[in-house]
Amino acid sequence: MNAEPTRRDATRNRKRIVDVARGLVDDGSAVQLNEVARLAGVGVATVYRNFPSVEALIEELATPSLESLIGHAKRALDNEDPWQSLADFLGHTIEAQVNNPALSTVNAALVNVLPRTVELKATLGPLAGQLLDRARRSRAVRSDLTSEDVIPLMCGIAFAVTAHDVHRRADRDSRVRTAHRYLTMLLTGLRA
Amino acid sequence: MNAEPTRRDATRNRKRIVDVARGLVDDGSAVQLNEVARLAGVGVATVYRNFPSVEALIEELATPSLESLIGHAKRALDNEDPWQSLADFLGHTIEAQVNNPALSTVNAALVNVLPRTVELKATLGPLAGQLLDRARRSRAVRSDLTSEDVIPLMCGIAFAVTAHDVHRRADRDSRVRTAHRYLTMLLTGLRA
Amino acid sequence: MNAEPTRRDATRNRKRIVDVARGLVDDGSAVQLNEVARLAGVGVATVYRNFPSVEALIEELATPSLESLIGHAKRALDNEDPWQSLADFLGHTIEAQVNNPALSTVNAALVNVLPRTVELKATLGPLAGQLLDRARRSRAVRSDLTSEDVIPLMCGIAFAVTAHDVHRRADRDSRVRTAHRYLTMLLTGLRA
Amino acid sequence: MNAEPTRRDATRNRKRIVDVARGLVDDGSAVQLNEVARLAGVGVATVYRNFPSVEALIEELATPSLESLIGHAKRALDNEDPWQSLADFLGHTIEAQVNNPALSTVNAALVNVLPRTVELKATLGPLAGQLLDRARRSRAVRSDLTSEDVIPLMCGIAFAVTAHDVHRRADRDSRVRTAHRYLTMLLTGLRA
DNA sequence: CATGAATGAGCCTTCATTCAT
DNA sequence: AATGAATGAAGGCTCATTCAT
Repeated sequence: MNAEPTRRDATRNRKRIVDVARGLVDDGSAVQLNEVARLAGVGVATVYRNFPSVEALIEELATPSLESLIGHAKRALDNEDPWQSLADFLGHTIEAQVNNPALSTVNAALVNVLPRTVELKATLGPLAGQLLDRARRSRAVRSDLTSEDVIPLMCGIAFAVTAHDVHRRADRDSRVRTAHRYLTMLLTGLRA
Repeated sequence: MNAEPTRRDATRNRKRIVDVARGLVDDGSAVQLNEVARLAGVGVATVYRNFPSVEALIEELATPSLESLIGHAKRALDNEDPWQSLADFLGHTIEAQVNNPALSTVNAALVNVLPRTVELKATLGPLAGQLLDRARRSRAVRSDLTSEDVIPLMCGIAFAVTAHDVHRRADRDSRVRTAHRYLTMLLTGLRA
Repeated sequence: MNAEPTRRDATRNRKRIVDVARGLVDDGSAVQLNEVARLAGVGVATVYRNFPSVEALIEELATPSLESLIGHAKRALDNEDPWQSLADFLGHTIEAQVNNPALSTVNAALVNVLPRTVELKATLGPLAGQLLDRARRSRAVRSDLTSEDVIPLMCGIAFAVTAHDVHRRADRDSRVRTAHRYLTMLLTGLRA
Repeated sequence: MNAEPTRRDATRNRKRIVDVARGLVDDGSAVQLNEVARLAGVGVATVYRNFPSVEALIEELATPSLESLIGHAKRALDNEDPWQSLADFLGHTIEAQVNNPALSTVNAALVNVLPRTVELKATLGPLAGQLLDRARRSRAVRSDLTSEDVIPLMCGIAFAVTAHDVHRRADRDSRVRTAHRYLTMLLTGLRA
């Protein structure tokens, strides 16, 4: 009658694995499945059963951020101001990347291994496209900005804040502030 | 007893090594010193004598770009228009990165192994700082842009153009064009 | 309180496991207990409870063939023609091996793990010996053929038909025909 | 001027590797490249550079036997007696397999990884075919024996002598004698 | 200065078997 | 009796770097 018998251990192990992996990603360390297993206090095979590859694990880490961004995009579309809604969404976009390096990795990846990731990216892209189209139709943004530019540009800002010496020394909050500052500059330039 | 018996060969070998490495970096392939040696038709130890590590070789590849950028910065300082000279220099900056992926790597590296690289970066930074200061003093750029932001932002644009699927499909010329387009957007935002 | 609550399920599970294993052996695939469990739709532990090791499962697959061969041997001893009865039995012997690869494996194994297998092999060997002895006493076969040669020779023929490229391309029926052809050749040589 | 500078160590290492592997194959042990390296007292990578895979190493072990068999086949074709020359060659064939288990492995393999092995097998097959054809044309052997049967049959005899308990207990010389006895029986049956 | 063989740490992955529920 | 998650030993392979000639 019990739908999930032993699942308690399993769930806890999976969570531990994900937590350990997140810690490594946040520190900028390499994610090695053997090492993850060791730090999580589980056997290697347990990691492998849950995540058949490093990529799968990274995508798992990115999933909540992608889901959250989709939520933001939908809410942004409810906002009637074409410019402000786009700007807000882009703000969430870079913030998510700075807070979760796995998201940047997944964004830049040519292929994704989890169906869930593919699905989420396939959902988010068009939503971002709609936000941009609406802004462009209302002549709020420059006309030479296409929907293919949005994600790369946001990743570029995240990269500027994440990958450079000057900023790596800073704490996360300060990086988020820098990211918003950079975004503000870019947004000024993006206005029509 | 001859102090330099085959200096000519040595020079040619070094050149071959660098050329092979550049080819690999341009293709986005990993630079492995054994592989470089094989492709260059020299022994591994020859590679190691010239470049004690992969990083050293990458820095060697970046050197001409850094030198060239320093030249551009100096000439820009000769130009009396504070805004235009800055814009020109930044244009060269991203163009150099798109044309030479090794430059992006070296820019993002926390430490550099070749004294020459350290020296070049230590020269270029202040020059860029001077260009920015001059523009700021003349109120041509927004006041919240600091000299520490310039390099990261340029790297961010290069990253947007380099690391994303959409653009990876494109050829180099088209990537350079995209980079200039992105830079134009950002520059508009950077103006006071 | 019920001594055998779901004996029916247990029997069905065991059968499924054996069927799946036979399928794998027939295809020349490796028999891995985890994989067997998955394909059979049961848990690994269920497989392990029924068959403590891969070898035990393989021997289980061979059991019907061994039993059948014992039946053939006994019937052959009822046949009064010493030569024909031997020839018939050997025909069944190779046919069984070609039809059931597990039998070859068990034949070649140095040790057997199931008591049943040990018992069956201990029964079959002497029966084959009796058939040979009778033929030898009647001078139907050459005198330098001993009872220790019979099983290996049959396995050799099965191997020739089973393990070689040329024949692996063929279907099972055609392999059986080849096996009989090879046996005929050997039998001709075995005649006194 | 020196064509092979350090080659002495290299040659010795390669020989050690091959010797160790032969020992393992002769004992019926698995050939694992790590283990081979350990036993040979060399680094793993040295084994891998010489032999990219276990199969390559096994084929190397089989090479001398294949070369020797080709020599025997050619000499057999010089012998004018169609039957005796065939019988002699087949004798060498099973002797080679009993003395060198790697040969059996290579014979049974569907694909070969060393070009040399492919070449040798492609040479030996037709030579054996010629010997058989000549014997068949002179009506020395039964007409239903085709050239595709010869190699499998010899492998079958080798298998009978090699893979069975009874014979595994015996020393090599005694196994060779058994193999010749089995071959004699089969040859009697193969005569027209 | 040049060669390329040698090294071995270290990561990746599988699979037979055990164990908690 | 059944399930399937967990384990970890073990083997496969790569690659940065050193060393003998």
